[in-house]
Amino acid sequence: MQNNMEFGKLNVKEFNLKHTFESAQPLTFHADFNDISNTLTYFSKDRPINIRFEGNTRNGNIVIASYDIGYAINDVSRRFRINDDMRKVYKNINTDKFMEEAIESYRGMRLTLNDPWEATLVFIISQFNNVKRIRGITKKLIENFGEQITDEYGKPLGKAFPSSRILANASEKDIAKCGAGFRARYIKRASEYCTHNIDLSGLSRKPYGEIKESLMEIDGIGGKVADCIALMGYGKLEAFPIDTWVQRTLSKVYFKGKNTNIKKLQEFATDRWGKYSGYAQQYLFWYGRDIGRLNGN
DNA sequence: ACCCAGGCGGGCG
DNA sequence: CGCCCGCATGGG
Repeated sequence: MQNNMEFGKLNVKEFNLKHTFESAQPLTFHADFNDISNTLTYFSKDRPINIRFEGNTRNGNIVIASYDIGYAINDVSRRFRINDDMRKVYKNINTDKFMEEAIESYRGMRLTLNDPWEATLVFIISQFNNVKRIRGITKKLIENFGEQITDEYGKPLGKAFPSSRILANASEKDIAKCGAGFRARYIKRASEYCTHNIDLSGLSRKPYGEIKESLMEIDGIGGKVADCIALMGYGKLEAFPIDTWVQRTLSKVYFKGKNTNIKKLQEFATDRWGKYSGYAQQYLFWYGRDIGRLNGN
């Protein structure tokens, strides 16, 4: 181990590390969270970053430990969207009683900004799947295909998220062995496409609509997954991914229980939450899921 | 045993 | 177009 561990601190309002970690966003599928010490560890490139939250949700500090504190503060700030003014966000998405309850239940949950490729892989895995299995498959892919990260003495620290190039060279069969099932083919093809035919990083300068359109060229990525990647891989807050839970919840809460099609719901969300739609979706998804499960559907 | 999960592509009418 | 179906796998 290096012996020059450095510490830094970021003051944050409306931040809850546990809610954010448990919200099944790409980073949280390969970070480690200790519930008791409220500590989260993840790798940025090959650098381990450790963060701990102290204080309360309304006002607290993220304490960061790293061997390169300048880099780490910048990284944490970016990934956890520390500069989002959550009071302003809440004011804009708190449009009714349901949203008020959703915000109250998950206050401090942040959207995260993830590497576009990580978001792409994770959300391809997410289709027709559940959160627990998505986490498991992602971890197995990292374990089986991620490059070993070591410290300066060669001591292994963990595995990196597998690059598209590595997965493009892997066999569909070996990918399937990670539990990916029928998605193995999508993963293989997307890995090839993202290595040779599209520049995911270059897309970040484009507007939301173009990003979504480009992503949908990839086999296995439709409208919902593209919206997830636009939101959590590119930070396009106007994206509003509609999955089964969101569709059910919106139908129930805003359309008198009448099952409403995606296109109509998409318009409804954009009209209601506009450039904060992504945050609205995040709270609506989790709270709607809780309520739905309580009612047994 | 049965049902469903942060959908998508393909085929059919 | 819109609708409907199958899809791997594992947990509840």
